[in-house]
Amino acid sequence: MSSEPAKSASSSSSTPQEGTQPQAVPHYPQPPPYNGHYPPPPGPYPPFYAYPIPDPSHHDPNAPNGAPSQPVAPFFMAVPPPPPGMVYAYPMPTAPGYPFAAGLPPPQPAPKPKRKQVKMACTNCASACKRCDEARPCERCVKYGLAETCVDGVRKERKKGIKRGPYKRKNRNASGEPSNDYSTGEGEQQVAPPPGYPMPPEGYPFPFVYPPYGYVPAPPDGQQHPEGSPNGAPPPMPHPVYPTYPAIYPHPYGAYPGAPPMGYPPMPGAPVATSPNGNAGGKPDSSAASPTNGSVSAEPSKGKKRSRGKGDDSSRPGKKSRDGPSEEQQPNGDNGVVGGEAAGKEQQTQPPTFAAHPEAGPAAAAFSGPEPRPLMATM
DNA sequence: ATCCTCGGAAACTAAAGACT
DNA sequence: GTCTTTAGTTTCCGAGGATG
Repeated sequence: MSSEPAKSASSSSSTPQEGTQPQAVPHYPQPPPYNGHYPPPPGPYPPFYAYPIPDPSHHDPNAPNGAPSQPVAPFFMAVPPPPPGMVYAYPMPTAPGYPFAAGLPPPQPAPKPKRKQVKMACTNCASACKRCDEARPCERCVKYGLAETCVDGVRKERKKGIKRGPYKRKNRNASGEPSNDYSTGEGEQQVAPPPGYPMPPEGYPFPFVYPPYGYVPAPPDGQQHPEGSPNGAPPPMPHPVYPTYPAIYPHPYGAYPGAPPMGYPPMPGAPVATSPNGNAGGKPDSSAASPTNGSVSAEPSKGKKRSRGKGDDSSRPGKKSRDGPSEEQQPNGDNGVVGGEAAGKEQQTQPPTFAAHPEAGPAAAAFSGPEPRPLMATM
């Protein structure tokens, strides 16, 4: 999967929405009530909220023949461009009913729960490679009438005296506390949020996005920005003195660090985004939308070939033999475990796309909706 | 549709090495 | 001594064939 989203923003101009003109959103009304999907964004900037945009690529299948079908809810483009001077702090909703804008990565499924194993499987289950339980006889043995022979196997004693090379210490941060790494890519460097900004909450599938340089929150509803500010943009405000932090975290849905998307007034004083490590967009590699190994894409074991034949009772060739007292099996432990892991990773390494520019990514391109409405359903 | 087999990834865990 | 890393060993998921 996920070979598609690859083109996301960079190819935004070729999304189905091509040609539609983003509509300027001068000032956002009261944000919709937060209904519990995500905690309210941290920090002093205004809450993230999105507007439902009809997805022109989806039409009412029940429309009478020939009749011009209308886009139907809830098939909306999920996330329009953020308001001026604002970047998404949270990932887009993943609730059912929210398909995703063309070219955008699909929602991340909840991470697969870790597999739990019993301490010791009974001999029957072990030889059948099936799930066992603590009970004796175990459930499976009972089911198949093997209760009589349902007994614990015996663990082989571990080899001793095997010398190892020097250990490579994993670098842990100075403070000793676990690094709060929300990046999805492997071996990626965690980029610290600007001073004063919180880390993303645990469990967020996508990286955070922090306010761009020069961002100033909109005035309270109903109020006007003071006169004289260009494009109606507010002058620097007293309290949120946002640090000059040009980098933002990569976000798969397009954030614009420096320049607003089409139709939005330019943000005064916003420099072109550059990440601290030089590559615009922070940490492009993998990171965003990496489905974290989840079932979704991984499939490392796909294409595995089976050459078995019912009758061949050769007991699991490459594996440790179990039934019977036999033991020996490749004493030099290259059991390929490590390699397997490595191999499994590195799928989909799409650099997250930044709409650091007017054609602010697919979302922006897709933005052609009518008057913005708060998106309540899934926020 | 269900059962069976079994490759291989994930989980577990203890030994070896590093650190205090 | 404790903590961390490494890797040996086991569990069991899940694909795919066999069977009814």
